[in-house]
Amino acid sequence: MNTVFKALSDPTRRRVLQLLQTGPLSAGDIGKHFDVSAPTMSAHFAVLKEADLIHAEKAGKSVIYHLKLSVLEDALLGFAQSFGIGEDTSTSSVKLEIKP
Amino acid sequence: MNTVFKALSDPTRRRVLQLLQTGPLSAGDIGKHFDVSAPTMSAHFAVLKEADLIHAEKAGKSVIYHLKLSVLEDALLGFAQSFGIGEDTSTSSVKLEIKP
DNA sequence: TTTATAATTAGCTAATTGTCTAATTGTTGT
DNA sequence: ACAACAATTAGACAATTAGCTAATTATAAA
Repeated sequence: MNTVFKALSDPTRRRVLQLLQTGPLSAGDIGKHFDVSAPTMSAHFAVLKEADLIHAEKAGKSVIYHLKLSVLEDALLGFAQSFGIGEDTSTSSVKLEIKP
Repeated sequence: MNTVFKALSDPTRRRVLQLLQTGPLSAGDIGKHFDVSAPTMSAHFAVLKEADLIHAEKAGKSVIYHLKLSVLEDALLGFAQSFGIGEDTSTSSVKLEIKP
């Protein structure tokens, strides 16, 4: 969990996650969106991987990165909920109902 | 928003926010929960203040810190929502209703 | 089998960060 | 006025970080 927040502390890494939100992308394709060298991007990917926020899939010459949304979700909502933010409605005085 | 995530990247600072969640506390009282020097704690408070996550109120010799929950909430949920996490139910096919 | 391409590793630097002790500021009580 | 206490600022240091270029690895294409 600490690694997740460490990973999220850098704006470039947050933007990488946002990019990946729309679907998997190769390291190179991600890099095109940023004005930094490939090795620098590679280091960012390593941090995101360490935090388990992304997953790498080898495809020929390329490496395709996938966002692990559930890990991000667990960290973010887990922390938020420890502050009563983003409450689970099932424990409150309101009930959820499917609209007609 | 970047300052918020920077602030959240340190475990000590996250724990300070958690402590403040139950109510305002003086710098000294917060410090008692941590095994670091007062100046170090002071530096952490400065980072949290810079991120607007806490607010300082002077009271005699002491400084009372208050959590600014709405700022934390906006940053956390704002970011989460950009990933479709923690969706606003009013825009989905479910409706909220007060229980009898 | 070379050659080209994608990505990472190695090695370096400058800047930032978390920590400390010592000194300073501000406030209260004697 | 002075001593005690709370907190911050000043200044130093080790560790980490984000960035770079050059070199390496791995795969695909000619």
